Amino acid sequence: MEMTGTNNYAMKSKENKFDDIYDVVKLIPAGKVSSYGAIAAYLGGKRGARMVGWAMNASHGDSTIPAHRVVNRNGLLTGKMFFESPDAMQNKLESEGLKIIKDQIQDFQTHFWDPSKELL
DNA sequence: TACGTGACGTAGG
DNA sequence: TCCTACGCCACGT
Repeated sequence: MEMTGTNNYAMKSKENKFDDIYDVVKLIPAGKVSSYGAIAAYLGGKRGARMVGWAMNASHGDSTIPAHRVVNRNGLLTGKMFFESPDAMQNKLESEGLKIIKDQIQDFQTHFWDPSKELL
């Protein structure tokens, strides 16, 4: 393995970026859900909501990251199709006490977890 | 190296 | 009040 070296630097920088998002997602307690925008806003960029989605996509395979607790602003399970099964996301949320109807979380505001307030 | 795409959100019409 | 268009950053091709 010819470790060129420079490549390692690029990878590490990338992981640090995602690790920041992962850290917030991991802090989401069971039975609670957060939104891409809330996490992005906590990190300092409201416009970075899409980046949070990318981070979730890259988090596949890491069971320590509850990506199923991250939904869009409307409480809609927009990313369920990216899970092993379309029902996997809903199933996990229901196991945590949440109720989902038509891919939408019921009482979303009640179960909403805002990192900007919880983590302060 | 450059272009296109993407699990969103906000603003304007 | 609802729909459409634009912006942001990172990754893949």
